[in-house]
Amino acid sequence: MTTRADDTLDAAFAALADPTRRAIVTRLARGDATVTELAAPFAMSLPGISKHLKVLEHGGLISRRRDAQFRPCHLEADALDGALDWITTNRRVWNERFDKLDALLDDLQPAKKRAGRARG
Amino acid sequence: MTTRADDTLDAAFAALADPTRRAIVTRLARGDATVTELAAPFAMSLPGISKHLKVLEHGGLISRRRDAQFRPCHLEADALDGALDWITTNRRVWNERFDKLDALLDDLQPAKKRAGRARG
DNA sequence: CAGCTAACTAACCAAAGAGTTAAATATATT
DNA sequence: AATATATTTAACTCTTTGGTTAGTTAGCTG
Repeated sequence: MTTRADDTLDAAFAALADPTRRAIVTRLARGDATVTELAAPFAMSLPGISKHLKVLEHGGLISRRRDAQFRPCHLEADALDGALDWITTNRRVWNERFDKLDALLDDLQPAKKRAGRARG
Repeated sequence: MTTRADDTLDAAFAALADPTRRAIVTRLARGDATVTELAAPFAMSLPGISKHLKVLEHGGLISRRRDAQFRPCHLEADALDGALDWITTNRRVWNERFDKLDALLDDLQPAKKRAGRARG
């Protein structure tokens, strides 16, 4: 089954899987910016940037309003949090395995706990 | 410029941008598993799963060792941390903007601080 | 050795992604 | 009304991705 949350995460992670788009997000974390401003640092056509912005928007990472002929882009931190939560949760499950192993070792031989434990 | 770290993040985020692969990561957070074990929950051919595993491996999210005819997969939490760090850092920059605004408002009119501040 | 299981590679296909140029739209300015 | 600026859409190309089936390699087991 493919859930709604799945689709959201798909789009968010996919949006982050490109260095140009990550740079745009980093720029927007400092404040809103227009398309031309965002495009400036890159050796890429404006329609190219426009496509990247569409991907970011689809991933929920940015929103755009209209201001005269400008389309200022705005970072939506909630989407960032969604991705953050997924990773954090899985990371925690991973750690809990070792916490339980530690507890087991504590029970069995307190003096040698953590001995020989391989984590990476 | 495209850095080494960029490529690493590209591959890690791209690997996470698929529900099948995220499910595999979630499964592996609970412990190592063979390819057939990982494939079991999915209506997908084994070569299909094998390709997903290759994507995860390329993204640094898993490693594989050989055990007789089995190839147990192992979650590499460091790659997860890399993605986590990128998001966390950008998230923090985003928050700092508002912290600075709060400080400014504190200076100007202590009694009304945070009034009218829009965050989402 | 023969046969079984686990996993991979090869070859193919359809769909999506990332980029381009050229043309269109929306708004502001003169 | 004409022109300039900001941005998008359209159409096209090339590459990558996600999936398939069929065949192959590696290792165990009888």
